[in-house]
Amino acid sequence: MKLEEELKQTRFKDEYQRAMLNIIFTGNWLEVGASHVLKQYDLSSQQFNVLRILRGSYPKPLNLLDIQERMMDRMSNATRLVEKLRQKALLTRKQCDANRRKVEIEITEKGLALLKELDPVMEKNHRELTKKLTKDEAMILNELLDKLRD
Amino acid sequence: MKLEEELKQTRFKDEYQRAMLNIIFTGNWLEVGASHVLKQYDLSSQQFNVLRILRGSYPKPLNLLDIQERMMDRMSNATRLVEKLRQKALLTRKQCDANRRKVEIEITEKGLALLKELDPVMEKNHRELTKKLTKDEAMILNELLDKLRD
DNA sequence: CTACCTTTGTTGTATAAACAACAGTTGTAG
DNA sequence: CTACAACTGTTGTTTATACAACAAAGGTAG
Repeated sequence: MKLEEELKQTRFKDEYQRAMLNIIFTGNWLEVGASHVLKQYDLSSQQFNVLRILRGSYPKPLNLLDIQERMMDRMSNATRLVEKLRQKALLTRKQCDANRRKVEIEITEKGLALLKELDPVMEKNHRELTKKLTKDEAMILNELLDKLRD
Repeated sequence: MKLEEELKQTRFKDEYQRAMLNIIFTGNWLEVGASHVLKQYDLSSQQFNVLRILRGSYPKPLNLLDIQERMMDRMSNATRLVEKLRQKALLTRKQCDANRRKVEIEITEKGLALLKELDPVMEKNHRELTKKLTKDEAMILNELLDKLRD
């Protein structure tokens, strides 16, 4: 749907302003959609993000700074986010022997199982996107976004 | 900068997953940038958004539902957002005579002046974007995003 | 007129984000 | 060895978000 209809707005200043708003709006739109699904599994999208990051490095544990660097959102508080997941037994933390400032954070079997359960659900979202854009279009979109952040 | 570098990640599943994350990430990136500027004027990006919406309809007042419909973020709470702005005298609210359930919300001179002060600041952001993308590229980006949300 | 449904906003509450101050650990220069 | 700076995480506080329950006004059918 055109951005003008979504925001009930008639015009934008130019293509650049429209693009800025369009990216932010579409980003929110995607996140709201994902959050809605994740909520049924009692996960926030940030928590899901952290779990995926840990799966990505599994079986190598990460410390908090590693996680922060890889997160989509600027870090509000990795400590508390990880603590939430630990309470659900989706990850473990232990103090690092070599450097006692660090903590080694590792996804558990339960965490991996949860992600495995979520994969097909997320995959469905993904396939819908496939219907909207061709692979080439997705590639162009990626190039333009990367270029914009240069 | 490539998304892989931003997220210190080596690979994504495919162009579609990369695009989803890229849009969300870039949207956050843009918003963080804008928020940083707005903070110096004691405005959150949501508050700024509401003010711009009101300027857009000025001098016609809007009620809360009108504002909600036009907001970028799904409504957390228009009532409280508007109340914050009212406390700063950037808008006025008055009960509608014809339908006493409704409130008429209108931007004040002070609100308009603040936006006017912000325009050139935001314009600077805008010009940086102009350097990164051509007008045609911005247009293609807009088309792809609109298509994705269909 | 009365009962009931819809529209429009408000308020309460639990959770998360933003930001800054703090604390313990490590490395290093003298 | 000591002092100091940098690194890595934690905690406190304020503000915003999400969501649901509630309330008041208006519209409508009998």
